[in-house]
Amino acid sequence: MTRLLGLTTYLMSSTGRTARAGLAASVARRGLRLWHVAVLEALVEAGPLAKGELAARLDINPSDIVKVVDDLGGQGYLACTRSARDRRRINVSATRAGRALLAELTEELAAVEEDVLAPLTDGERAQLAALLSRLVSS
Amino acid sequence: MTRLLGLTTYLMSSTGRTARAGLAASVARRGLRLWHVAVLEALVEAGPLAKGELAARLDINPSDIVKVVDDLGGQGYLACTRSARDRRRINVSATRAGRALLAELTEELAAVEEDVLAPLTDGERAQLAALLSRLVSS
DNA sequence: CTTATTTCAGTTACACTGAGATAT
DNA sequence: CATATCTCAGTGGAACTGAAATAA
Repeated sequence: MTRLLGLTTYLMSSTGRTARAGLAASVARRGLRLWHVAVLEALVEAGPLAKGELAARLDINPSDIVKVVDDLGGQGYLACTRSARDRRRINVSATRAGRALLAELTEELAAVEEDVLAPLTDGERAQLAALLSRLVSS
Repeated sequence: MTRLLGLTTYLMSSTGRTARAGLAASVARRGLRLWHVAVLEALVEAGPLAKGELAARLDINPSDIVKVVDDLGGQGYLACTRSARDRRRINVSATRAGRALLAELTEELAAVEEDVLAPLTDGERAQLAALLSRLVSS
């Protein structure tokens, strides 16, 4: 794997891409993509959210959230209801089946994480997570 | 930016994507993509290479190297010559203009790197690079 | 009338596949 | 003949754009 001028940013891009590929391959076995997992998690963690709120929170294009929610809703993993107070808004919430699915996905993705981070000790993994976190807040 | 189940791998993916977007936006101002930079650098560092060798070294699809080399060649940044010993092979080398372009790109991309890694001290940047490097060798 | 939310059709950039052309 | 290198057309998934429909 090339470093591109020795840039750490490029190294971040390469390793990030590899990591994402592993995560995506794992959920693809269930016919899902990472956005499905992100949506499920956001709903389980933050409670019911409108589609627009979901899009903003996940930094996904609002026009792309539609199909992700449709997919999960069609399989009974989440439920949609129009807001009574503002009928433009569609509140989305995870069902019991959705929470169960997320629990299974969590285990499977943790296995991928273990695989990708295998060369690092627990302390080093914590260091890495801490350093990368610092780059996000900006 | 969401963490997706607290996974460091997802954090790697997100920050890596942001970093790549910054680098790509920088070279896009010149009408280039990151592959153009990677090819230029590989040729300047490793001397003339056949297209197939370029593809293998950069881990890019052989069928995609064609346009990248065409683009740079058409602007005089590199030169192609058929190998005399094996006329299937096309040796590609950077021109003087190509080396000059790479020098300019290097400065511009270093500025992006500085921007992305701004929250970290020099020591922390070195730590980050070292940790990520450990994940590549596998 | 303007704005917000959701929805859909279309576009773009990107990586990959498969087949063909040329040479060994 | 089989194999290697390069080339090009086409495919598929992902992110974005723009405009319409509905509601405030």
